[in-house]
Amino acid sequence: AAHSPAACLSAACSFVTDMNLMEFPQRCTLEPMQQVDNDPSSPSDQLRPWSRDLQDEARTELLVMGAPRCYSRGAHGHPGKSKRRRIINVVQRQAANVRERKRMFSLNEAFDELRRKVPTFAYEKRLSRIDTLRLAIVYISFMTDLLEQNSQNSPA
DNA sequence: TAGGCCATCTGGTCCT
DNA sequence: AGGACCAGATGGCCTA
Repeated sequence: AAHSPAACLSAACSFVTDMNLMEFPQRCTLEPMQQVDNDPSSPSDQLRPWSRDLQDEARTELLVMGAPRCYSRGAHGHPGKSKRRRIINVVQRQAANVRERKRMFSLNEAFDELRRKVPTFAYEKRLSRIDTLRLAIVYISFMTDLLEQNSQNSPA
């Protein structure tokens, strides 16, 4: 009963209403940190000074896993497993960072595409990633139930 | 000012 | 060996 089309639509509407999306944030415009350039030769460091910080910090030494910048997961993240440290140099670390940025960029592109697919009111606020996922779940449930209802009502 | 959201860095793990 | 994926940590921005 909770998954009837009416219930789903009601849930979707209440969900959307609950999110209080009637205020328009400046986030709809591209923030500097979102202006990911696909051209690695562009002067992106001006937008991402932290990248330059990393370069300055790492310029003179090799980055070794387990070294000072190691965080919580390091040696005690997965107890019981003996692990060899994978030694990478600055160039490899920076290349990995670039790949990770591109990966996250493509992930966000997918989220943007999903945002365009789910129905929303004339929102002034962009859906967050978690809200996009939740709304998509509700929307898919609603459409599924609608299809089932139509197939039951259609003459055999 | 606290909390939510996000971008980024980072190191561990899996896979080719 | 190296790339992809993942998740923790961190810091910035924004809103209530």
